[in-house]
Amino acid sequence: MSSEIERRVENLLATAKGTEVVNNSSGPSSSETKQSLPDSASSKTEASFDDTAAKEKFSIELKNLQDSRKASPNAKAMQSFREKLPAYKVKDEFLKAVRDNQVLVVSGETGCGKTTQLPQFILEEEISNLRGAGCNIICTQPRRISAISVAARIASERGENLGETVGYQIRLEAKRSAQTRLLFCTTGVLLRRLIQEPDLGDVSHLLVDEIHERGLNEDFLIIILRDLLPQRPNLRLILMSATINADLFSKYFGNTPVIHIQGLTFPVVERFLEDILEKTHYKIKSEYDNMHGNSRRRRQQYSRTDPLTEMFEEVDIDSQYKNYSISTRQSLDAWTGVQLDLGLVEATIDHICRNEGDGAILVFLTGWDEISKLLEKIKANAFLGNSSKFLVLPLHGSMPTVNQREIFDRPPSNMRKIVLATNIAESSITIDDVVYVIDCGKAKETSYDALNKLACLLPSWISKASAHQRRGRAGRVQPGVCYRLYPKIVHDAMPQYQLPEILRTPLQELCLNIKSLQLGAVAPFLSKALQPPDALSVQNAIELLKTIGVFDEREELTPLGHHLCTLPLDPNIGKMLIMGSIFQCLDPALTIASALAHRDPFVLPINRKEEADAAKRSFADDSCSDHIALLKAFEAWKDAKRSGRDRAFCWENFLSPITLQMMDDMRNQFFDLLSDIGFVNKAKGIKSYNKYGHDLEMVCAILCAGLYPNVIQCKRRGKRTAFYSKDVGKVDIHPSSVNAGIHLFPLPYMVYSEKVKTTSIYIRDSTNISDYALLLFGGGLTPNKTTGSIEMLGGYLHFSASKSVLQLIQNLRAELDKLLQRKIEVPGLDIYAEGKGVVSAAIELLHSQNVSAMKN
DNA sequence: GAGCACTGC
Repeated sequence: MSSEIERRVENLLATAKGTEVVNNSSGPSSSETKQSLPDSASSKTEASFDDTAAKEKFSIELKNLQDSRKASPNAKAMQSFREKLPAYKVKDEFLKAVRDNQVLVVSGETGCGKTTQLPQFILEEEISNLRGAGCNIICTQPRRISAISVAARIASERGENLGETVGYQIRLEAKRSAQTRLLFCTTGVLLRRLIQEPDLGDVSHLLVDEIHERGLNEDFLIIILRDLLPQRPNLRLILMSATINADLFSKYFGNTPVIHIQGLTFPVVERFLEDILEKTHYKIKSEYDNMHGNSRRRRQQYSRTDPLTEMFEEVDIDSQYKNYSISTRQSLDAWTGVQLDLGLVEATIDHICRNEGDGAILVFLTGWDEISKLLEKIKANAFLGNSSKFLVLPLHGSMPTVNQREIFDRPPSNMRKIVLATNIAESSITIDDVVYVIDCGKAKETSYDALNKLACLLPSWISKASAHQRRGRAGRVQPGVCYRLYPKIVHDAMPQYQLPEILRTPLQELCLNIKSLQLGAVAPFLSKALQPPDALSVQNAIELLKTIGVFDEREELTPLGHHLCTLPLDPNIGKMLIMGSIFQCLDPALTIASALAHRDPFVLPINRKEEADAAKRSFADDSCSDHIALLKAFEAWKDAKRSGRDRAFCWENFLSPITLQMMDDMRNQFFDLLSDIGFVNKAKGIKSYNKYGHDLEMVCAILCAGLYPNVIQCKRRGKRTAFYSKDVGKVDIHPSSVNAGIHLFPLPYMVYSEKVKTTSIYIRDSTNISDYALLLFGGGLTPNKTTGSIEMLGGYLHFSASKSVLQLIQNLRAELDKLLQRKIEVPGLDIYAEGKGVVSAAIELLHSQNVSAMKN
């Protein structure tokens, strides 16, 4: 720090103390804090019927309406279609079970009609019995699209418009009315609703669909519901699952009855690797023949951790496969399961195209790289590369093609569609005309290493349940064939189910939600889960929440924690938003928070990835920040949108218009919520909280405030920079980051929002920040008496400077913290009026960052 | 020196 800046900061701080410290003693009491919190953000749309007569009248109206619609010719056709569904056969049994039991588990395979028919049976029954006005049926779905499409389907089966008696509600979008008696919503929406309405007092029937997927929200909801049922004897709960693990849920609810419904899909023949090798005569080469580079490293990595592959290594090929040809046995001997043999995939596609009937082929692969490489291989293939005969389409969540119609459309009659997809095609995207599925048997799967506090994303064998689901994708329109590129004995040894998400993911947001729903202490609550998470994972989450000031020492919510409960965000990102609103960087904070919370708007095109990289880098300019790149891209999109050329803009800059629009909507939602908790005044608009929105040093400081303790050190190693984190040591910048390939950085630290272990431990998105940003907006400062330096992050980071500078920084930080604490307790406080000197001093210091270049 | 499963408030 130059002495000039030191003097100016000191002066500013002195003026601040004059006004601030004196006022501080008259701060608000904690009871005032509570009052400033909002009690409700959501509107209540159901009509309430206090008047019994009005209620009866409405029930009669509903019945008359239902009866008259049933009489129409269109409805009769619908009815005969519905009667063909397997669910129809259990209608009476189901309705009786709903009457007689508070909880019921229904299992049914794809196509049995459970999702569309069961909620509808209840609705019809209630309306017919003149209980229409009093019933309020909710059916949760794990995904937004299914909530909308199922609601639309049922409305059309009932011959009414969507939003009348049947509606839906997903984040930022709803079609419902006072008349709505059956509402489809995402599980997340219901969990939010539970904050306002902990006993779901208005709900008569709750159906929770797709519970076999074992998503985090669904597992969480089920714990709450099991505790809630005794208090709500009139509430009926129906859990809907795919056949296989229904008993698990029945046991969880005290051996509640289970109803099974037959599936209704076409038969799908299964062929395993050994049969495929016999048919294609494809020869698998031993990995040792073509190993170079890091494939040996990969092989070692996998074979040590993968029991399935190891199991197959032990198999005596000649006796196990004695009826197969020598060529097949040699291939099976060479096969390891460590890495997918793309030549084998190609040979299988080739075989189908030459020998099998019409129909689309769906290939399940693990990721971008495999899709891209296979696409190239097919293009180069003399037979399959004929683009007038074969329409080959990549399908990956981050590819710009993900929403293109040609994936769903039937190709011209002389063409065969071949879709190369990830797991996205397993449940999120359904391609109806698929007749052939090729299953590589693996998927990238997140796991959480609690010891190293590390999220991992590694390819692993799928479960039998998943394999079954993939196979089912081939039988939607006619009988199909599923080609499994692994031996049958590997399939038989696959785990029955995937680990539930609650065991595979960091838990901080869940822990915050537990407190916000007032469900008691975190660890005892989570121990009631169907499969409780590891104690260390819970401990890590609680410690993080303490570090960022959301939980106090007793694991209760701090005032900041209370505010964060109203924001549907990961606690770190929520904190960033609040800090952005406090420090007049609201616009960038809203944009960055919405991108981090939702998804990256940058798409990864298959052919033009260098151009895509360059586009992202140009948005980042020289900021050394992926977050700034996001921000600039969003702002440029808004400009393009104003001049009506947003479509071209997205295409030219490799951005997803759908993601950007969602971000824009989320920004508005966050702004409204910040207004509800008093940090901003909605009427004044975002721009009135954006004085420093274009000050990139301030924006980076806000990022630091939100993302801490996600900090890494940049250490100069000769002509390059190496990066170190507290928990796992050396890490790498992800190659997709704008900071990848930069050798030297102007500032000594990076903050990041995601650290994931894939082929290495990668920091996916990063922003280069100064030591001042960390000192003022990072974690608590601890002076080290022996070295005379200041420490942070449990002594991992230390800062040294002259005694007077360190003292000055500590004083400034102490004042800043006091001011912030008051602001968080009284969100309406004008910190620029009350703490002018402190804030100005902090800004001054942040702007002096270029004085201290990287010194490590 | 070389990579990016998928949902959701």
